[in-house]
Amino acid sequence: MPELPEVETVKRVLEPQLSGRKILSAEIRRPQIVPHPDAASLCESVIGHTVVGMGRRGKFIETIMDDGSVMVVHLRMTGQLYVAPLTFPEEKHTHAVFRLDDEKELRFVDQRRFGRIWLIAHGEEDDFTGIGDLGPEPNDPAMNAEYLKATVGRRSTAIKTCLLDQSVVAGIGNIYSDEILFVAGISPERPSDSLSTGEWNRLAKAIPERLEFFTEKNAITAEDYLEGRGTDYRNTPFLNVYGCEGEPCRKCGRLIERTVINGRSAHFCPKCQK
DNA sequence: CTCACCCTGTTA
DNA sequence: TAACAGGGTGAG
Repeated sequence: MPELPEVETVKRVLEPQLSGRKILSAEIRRPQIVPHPDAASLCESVIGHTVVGMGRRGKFIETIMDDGSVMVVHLRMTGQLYVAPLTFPEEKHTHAVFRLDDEKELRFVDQRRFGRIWLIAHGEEDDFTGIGDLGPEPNDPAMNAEYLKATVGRRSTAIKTCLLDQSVVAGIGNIYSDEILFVAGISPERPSDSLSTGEWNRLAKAIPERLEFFTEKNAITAEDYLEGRGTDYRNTPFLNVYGCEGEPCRKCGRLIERTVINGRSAHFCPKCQK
């Protein structure tokens, strides 16, 4: 479910709630969600330690501990991560619980069990999470038209598929790839080696612009976040094409179409996007 | 590169 | 009952 704007929102909500909190106990109920080191070792490592801050890289959420270790969470499709009072009703599919020193706990819930949690020890090389294979962040000045053209400009793959490749740009998912291409006026099916200089420029501009726009739209209070169990991202009223099949384009009125590209749904305006 | 697969739940 | 879901991977 969550893409960069949602993951950033989760991180912004959690950071003030977790920073300075000591982990009193930890429980992983589905060991397979911890690929490294293993569930028992992760719990043992974090218990008694204090959270000093949080970070985000692409769609990965990082919780930095006082011993220099980093707990990394990827929500994949249906993961939820939120801080709740001990008395807050526990949801089905709660796979990990970290008890904090303020009568609250950090809970990881994931209906489809695709989400993962890793712990990278201080000084340990991270060959596990995939963070090392990520491309630049969308707002990195290095993520520009020249970079995009040099990286995917010779691929015959659909440009939408290139945008979904996390090693090209980190954090773009299926919704925002469609939204980015709409604003850039480029059809999602276009082979990336067919883009003009002007199109690379529009794409490079649309990527950070759209992601920052939706990150701001997602802003939410901790109370509302908990109410929605970390799933209420509030982006849908602002989507121009994703999930809008059959509706008139907000720019030109032509009906939005849907197709499938590389197994993923793609939404676009046939008139505004060439 | 493309596809099946990892899972559960919702919708057509 | 089948298709689909905002993600990523490993196998071919």
